[in-house]
Amino acid sequence: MAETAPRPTLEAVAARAGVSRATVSRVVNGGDGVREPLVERVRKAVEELGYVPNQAARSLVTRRHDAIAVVVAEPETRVFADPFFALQLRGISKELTAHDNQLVLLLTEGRDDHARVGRYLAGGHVDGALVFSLHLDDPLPELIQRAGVPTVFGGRPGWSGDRRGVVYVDVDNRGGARDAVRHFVGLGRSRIAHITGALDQTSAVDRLDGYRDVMVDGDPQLIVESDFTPAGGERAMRELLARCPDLDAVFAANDLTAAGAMRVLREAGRRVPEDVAVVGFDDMLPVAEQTEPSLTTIRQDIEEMGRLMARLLLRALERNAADQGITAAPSSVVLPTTLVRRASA
Amino acid sequence: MAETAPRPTLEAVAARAGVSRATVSRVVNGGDGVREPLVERVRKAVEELGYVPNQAARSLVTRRHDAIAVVVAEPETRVFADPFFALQLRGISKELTAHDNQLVLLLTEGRDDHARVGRYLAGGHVDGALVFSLHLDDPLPELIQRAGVPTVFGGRPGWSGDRRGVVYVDVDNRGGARDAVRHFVGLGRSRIAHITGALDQTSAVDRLDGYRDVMVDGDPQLIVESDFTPAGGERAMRELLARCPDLDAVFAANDLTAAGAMRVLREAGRRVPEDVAVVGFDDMLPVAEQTEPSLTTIRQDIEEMGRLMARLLLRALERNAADQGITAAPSSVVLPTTLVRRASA
DNA sequence: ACGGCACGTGAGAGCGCTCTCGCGCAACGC
DNA sequence: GCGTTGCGCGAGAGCGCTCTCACGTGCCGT
Repeated sequence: MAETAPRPTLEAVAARAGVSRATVSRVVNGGDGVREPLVERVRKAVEELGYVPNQAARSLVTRRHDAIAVVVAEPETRVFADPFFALQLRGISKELTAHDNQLVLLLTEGRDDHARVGRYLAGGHVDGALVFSLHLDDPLPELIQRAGVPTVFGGRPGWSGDRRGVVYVDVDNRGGARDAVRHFVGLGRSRIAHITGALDQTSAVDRLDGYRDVMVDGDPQLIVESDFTPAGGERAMRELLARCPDLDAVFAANDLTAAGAMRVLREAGRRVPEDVAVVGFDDMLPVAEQTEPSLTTIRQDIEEMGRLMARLLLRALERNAADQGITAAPSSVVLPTTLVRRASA
Repeated sequence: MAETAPRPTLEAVAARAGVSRATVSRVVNGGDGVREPLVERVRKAVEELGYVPNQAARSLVTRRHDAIAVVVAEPETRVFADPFFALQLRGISKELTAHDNQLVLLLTEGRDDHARVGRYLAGGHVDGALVFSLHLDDPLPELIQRAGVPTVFGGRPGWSGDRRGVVYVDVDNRGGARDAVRHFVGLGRSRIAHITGALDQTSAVDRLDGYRDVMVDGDPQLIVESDFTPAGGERAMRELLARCPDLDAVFAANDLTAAGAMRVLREAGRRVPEDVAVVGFDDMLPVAEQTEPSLTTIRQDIEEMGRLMARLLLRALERNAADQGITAAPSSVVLPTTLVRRASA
């Protein structure tokens, strides 16, 4: 914890290299328009003094921070329980790092935190924001829109407000769900049940919609609402077995739910996949590979989602910088899913 | 993405309130030494203009950033696969937020990233760092020490360098391991095996040491090296069964490994816990509660660990600010573990 | 050979804030 | 009553950087 090593300034480097501050600045920022011998001298001086630019001073004049905020709503327990969160962050981090941007992490819990985040973003500490806010009633998107900070959302925001200029990255929940159900159909199953996720999240709604796309005129008894948790999956499965003992397939809204459901099926003496086939969603490895039998599921590339979010945001920022440029404003992206076939269906 | 809302400056607020910049600054920073009516007037002006201080300008003069870096080494797959990571971040975030500090997340992978992180920290962008670096050969701690940034480590750094002033927060891996093994002894087991974690991490080494503390003069055949993964657990368990078919208990270095081991035990026709008792480590809920039977394990309070790290760091920073103050330098903390009894032992 | 042009470099202003300093005023002691 | 303290406030410097602008040099055209 050695303190007070007085960091060298531009001035110091300039003196040592025998040039002006301006020239050092030019070299440090790419060296365009400075002749080679000078560049060399300045580089040497920078090296010798161990000069590192003072970011605060630079930001003060450029009004850029090379930092973006990642906002994660804590009630988003799903995000927290899963490796999701880590993977998305990893994708984001990689992309940001590649463009010399810093990642400022903002975790929220509760309403007052929303205000805090709003203030922070409005405070112009960061150049943009990546926001995970999958709840239908979340006030965050609106707060952020008001803050006027370029933003990309993770997951389609279920949000009734002004949609213009809202950019998000999502996975094809609906298409993935259709694939799952069609897979059952291909296996010759007909009494296909669905255990939904928490329906205040767009992902759960979309997956349900996908299920319905295939099961047109399906038996509504085959749909049970749940909450993305294993315990919820157990409860839902019990109810399903009571309501529709003849079911022969279950599409669970995520892998955790599927794991819970499979446990109940086993207890009830139903064999998986012989009696009842099961498909999950997410391909959350520690879960999907550990279940007995291993879980057939819909994979989404979480890390890529993070990376893409970052990329879109950075592009938007560039565009802003380039004076409302010629480039098109980035628009939302929906990533594809793939069915990963294992033992459960 | 409305841009160019010209943010009001201190000057503007001062003008509106009819006072000097200095006074506004005082009010904004706590209002000490300013008389009530003026405070009121300034507050009102701030409110009306929606003034938010420019952090860059402030940092430029105060040399503080109210930001701390959290450095997570990516090879730390363990950290990434687990909910660990999220929980620790949550604890850190809570504590930092409570003290108006920002969290800058730095994820690394590979050597060049180390250099990048070193540069970033040395660049004085943040006031301090929280570093997760559990590998024995990790160059990061030394880099950081050189950067002269106040740092608290997560997990005892296995590091051969200068130990002075190194502060870390760890859980009592050794004590927890002892508890696990003693629990077996209490159950009347005597052929107690241990599947280690990746022994390049101090946590794995400590857990092994704890096991040995109780199994003095134990059969070395009962110890198999592994790597914290489920697959590794399976492999290790198979080897153990081959080497010591008479074993009656297994202490696995973490829950994932335990889950893998239990699967192999089941395949081998050994009943858990009747024939072989199993204890894990971590109490990673999604795993420990999902195994069949549910897993007895050693719980550590991960979130608290994060919170504590942040608290220690903030205290160190305060101390620094208070001119090498009277307060004692914070020292490392080792958090206790508790045995959570479920069905597997 | 001289004017013009472009390019490389330096001088200097200023980003928005904090903080020291000094001034003025009220309250105190003698 | 005057000198003295102390507190509240304003003036102004300066944090380290970028960026505009003006200047000097070398090179071209004619």
